[in-house]
Amino acid sequence: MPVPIKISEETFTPRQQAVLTAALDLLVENGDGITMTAVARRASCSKETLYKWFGDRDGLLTATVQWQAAKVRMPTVDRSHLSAKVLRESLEQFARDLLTTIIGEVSITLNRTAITHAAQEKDSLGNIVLENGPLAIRRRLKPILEAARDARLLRFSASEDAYRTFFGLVVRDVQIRLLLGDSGLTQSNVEANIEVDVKAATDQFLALYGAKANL
Amino acid sequence: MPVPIKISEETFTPRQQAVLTAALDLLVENGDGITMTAVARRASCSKETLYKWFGDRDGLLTATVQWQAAKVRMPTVDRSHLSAKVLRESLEQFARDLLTTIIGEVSITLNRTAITHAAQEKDSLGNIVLENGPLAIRRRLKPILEAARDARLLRFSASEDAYRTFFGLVVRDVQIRLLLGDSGLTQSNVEANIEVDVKAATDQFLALYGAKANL
DNA sequence: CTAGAACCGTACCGTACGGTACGGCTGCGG
DNA sequence: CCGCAGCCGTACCGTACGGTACGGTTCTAG
Repeated sequence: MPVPIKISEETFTPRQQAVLTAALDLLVENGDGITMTAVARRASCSKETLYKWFGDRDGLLTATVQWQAAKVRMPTVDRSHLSAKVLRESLEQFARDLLTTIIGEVSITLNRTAITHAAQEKDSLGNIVLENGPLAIRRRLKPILEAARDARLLRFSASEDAYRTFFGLVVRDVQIRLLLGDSGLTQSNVEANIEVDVKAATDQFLALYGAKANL
Repeated sequence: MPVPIKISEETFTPRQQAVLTAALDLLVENGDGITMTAVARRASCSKETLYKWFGDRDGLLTATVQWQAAKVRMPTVDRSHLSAKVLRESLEQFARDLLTTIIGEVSITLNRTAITHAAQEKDSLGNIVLENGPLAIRRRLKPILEAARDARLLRFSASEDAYRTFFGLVVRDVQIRLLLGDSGLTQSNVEANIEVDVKAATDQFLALYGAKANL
């Protein structure tokens, strides 16, 4: 529980959302080159308005990241009907959503932007991305894992360790390679193997933490 | 085998290495803010010399990253005496080196710099970091895994999958969280748990891929 | 001792970009 | 119809920084 993060929706007006969309598009296209003038031109608004609405460049960037990051959806699982089958399907759904998200251009752009930002003693963007990415997964996954343990479907001492193992098995080196622009790892390249990887990661996780044969 | 990468040592003179050291220090301290003037002042050299030696800002950055990244050492394992015990120790050594590297400030800075760079359609830095990081690990680890399979110590169909699983089990979410500047994950914080994590990752990997009880 | 190469320090130039100011257009309350 | 608020477009300002030019100093070769 490090720093209190502004998670609230902030309720942007439609016009403001159009501006943020323009900013995000530019971010995805031109990398971090994004200038205020470019955003203003793309969004057909004046720079004065940008500054009025978002304060400064950082404010615009923060609003963009925050607004977009909050869109990442996360599967919800009914913890009351946990069976081996339901557990497996839930885990697969988490893995699928996680993989699908991190290989998306938007996610890559957001992570790159936040990391660039973090390289300049500013960690606000990093915290927003973390909060809506890994930490959101953790919040959603942990209760399920613990419910599964209570139902004698999983066996572990610390749910934190189980969560992190799951994360590692799913993500592997995919995210860092995409962030670094690995030429041998295109988005479509990974996309084609999602289902295989999802299955493999789930199998491995259950092999490590399953209380019995959970096929 | 995407793009031919300049891996050669490039043989920098001591004076040039002093300049690169200064550049790296500034990179670690000030994040990506690094200006040519700042490097020149820190290294007590003239900007003219910087441009003469490294061409432009990108050249200096590239030289710095390349020179530093090449320093990452990687354990060498004698493949001829592979036993269960030697295999385990080798894996633990790989895991330890990998973890120790990625949590270091230098590694974080290099990765951040390369990612920032990759966000601007320049992927040269990213390739250098990849080549000396994940891909170097892979080159070193794969032969060992395959030797272990030949020795009936491990069981897998594709060494690529085994390597990536190992990577995931070791790194988990540590690297991305550090890159994003997670306030709840300090370097010393992680450092204290390296041995535990190394042990856990190795145990898990052997549990998944070991041909028998490999304790 | 001299010539020249290498290099330091500093001044300088051009430009890109963050941020501000302002004139003009549109729409709405009175 | 008037006035005002909000916003667009553009022009403008200040500065930071990449890159160049140049005079002065040290070192080396002959």
